[in-house]
Amino acid sequence: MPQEAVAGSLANRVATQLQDAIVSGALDLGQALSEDSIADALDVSRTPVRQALQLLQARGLVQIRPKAGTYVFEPTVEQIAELTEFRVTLERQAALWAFERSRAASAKTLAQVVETMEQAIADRDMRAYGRADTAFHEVFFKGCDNSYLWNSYTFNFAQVAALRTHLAAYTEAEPLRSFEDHKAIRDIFDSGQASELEPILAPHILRTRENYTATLRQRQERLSESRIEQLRRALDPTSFSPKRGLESAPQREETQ
Amino acid sequence: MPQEAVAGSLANRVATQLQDAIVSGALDLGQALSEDSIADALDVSRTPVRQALQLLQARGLVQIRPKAGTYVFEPTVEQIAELTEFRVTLERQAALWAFERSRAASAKTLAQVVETMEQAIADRDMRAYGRADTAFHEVFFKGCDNSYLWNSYTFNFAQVAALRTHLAAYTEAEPLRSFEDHKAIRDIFDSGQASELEPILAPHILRTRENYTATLRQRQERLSESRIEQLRRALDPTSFSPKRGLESAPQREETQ
DNA sequence: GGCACCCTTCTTGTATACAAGATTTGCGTC
DNA sequence: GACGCAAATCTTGTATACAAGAAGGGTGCC
Repeated sequence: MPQEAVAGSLANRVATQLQDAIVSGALDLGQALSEDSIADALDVSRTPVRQALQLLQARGLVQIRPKAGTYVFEPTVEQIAELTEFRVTLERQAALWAFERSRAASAKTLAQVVETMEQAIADRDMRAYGRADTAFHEVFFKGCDNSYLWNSYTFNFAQVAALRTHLAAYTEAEPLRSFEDHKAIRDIFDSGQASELEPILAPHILRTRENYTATLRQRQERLSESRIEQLRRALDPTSFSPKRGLESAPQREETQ
Repeated sequence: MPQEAVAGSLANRVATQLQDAIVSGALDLGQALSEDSIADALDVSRTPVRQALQLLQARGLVQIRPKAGTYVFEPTVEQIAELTEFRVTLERQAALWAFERSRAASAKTLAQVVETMEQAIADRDMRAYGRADTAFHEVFFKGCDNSYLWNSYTFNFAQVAALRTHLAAYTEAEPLRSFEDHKAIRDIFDSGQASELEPILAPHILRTRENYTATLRQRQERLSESRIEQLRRALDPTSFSPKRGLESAPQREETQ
């Protein structure tokens, strides 16, 4: 993995490490983070940790409750819907501008990324496909030549990346469907018209919403069931039955 | 002005005060800010000041140069162009959603704001008109029912508000032209169609860009001229003539 | 047994002291 | 007089100590 040379101040390094941990899934959604523990774990003082956490709060990755605690963000179904909607707005515009302003360069990069995806699918390496997916959509924001749009992207879409890791439950068919979209977009950049972008891009993004929402619902059910189980066990140990409601539920071991 | 009760932590209060000072024009664009001076002036320690400055940096209102200093932002012509472009993208979407989702409430508020504007014009109170202008555009973001769009608005448009104060040079005709747009938009919300919004809103916003850019260019000329004057005075005192090139040029005294 | 209250503990908020880098100013030299 | 170098000063970066509020657990009362 990257972890490359790490840039600048301690605070930035801490922020990067924390963001990586959240995006990669090493830290669970909703998990409590204490400034002290992080400072100890990373062998720095609380000052840069606080700075980092404030930055991550601005990016929507953590929530700071004054005097109470700091927690990894935990999206609701509504938030996911709003984020996706917002993403469509920004990305549609970015793609359009990239098409108008950096078409040749963007087309070239998109083609390369699509090849990477092809390889990832052949290898059945879903992690590599996810990385390529991120790279694909980044092309628009890099090529659109508007720093505010780019900032908005990096700011809000750390959440998107985290959701992908935590909530993406690719079905067998899903990556192929998504891959078709990617190829279509590549072709439009190669030899199509700008007006063809929207009818592909918008549904492409909105489809991820269903995916995340479904997973989140499952996750919430699982959590509440597990809470019920715990309660039952605690309150009425004699009648406790070991039968589990969800057999296929991946057993999430406690975060490392 | 507000200054109302001020919320929460010292850091937030400091951030609010600083943002107000920048937006209102009390602090000049590009002016140097030292954490120490601010802390002394506001009678707090450097810690909350640092926090506040970092927040303001995220909002694009100040620029922190590591170990060197912190400065009020100073936009370039390109930045203004990008910001305006970005604003069109966001505001067009916000207006559309507000129209679809909160049409009645939005229409009512817009009508009220337009009345306020009418009064402001009658009173020739440009400051009141500016406030109403801000309120007018806020209606879209409040009514669009998407918290990410709203966040993006509050985050990026502190700059817009600051630009309005520092760079808006309303000509005689400009506010009337702008007012016509506002009335037209009000009417569309009252009894029009969504598709009519864009042809009015986009040019309406883009027009501000020309205004700001022109003022900025003048300002830059003025500054560089004044620098030349200063140099001339310093380097060649014998031939220095007290005649000033620009009589109304604000003499930049050193930071408070 | 259930409930309210208090106290303990843990969390973040703020102040201060020190460290390290960037900038500027002044001096010395050419 | 102009240029280069070095020291002094000013800036932010980091560490630590203390304060204040929130949350949870335990105890006493009803």
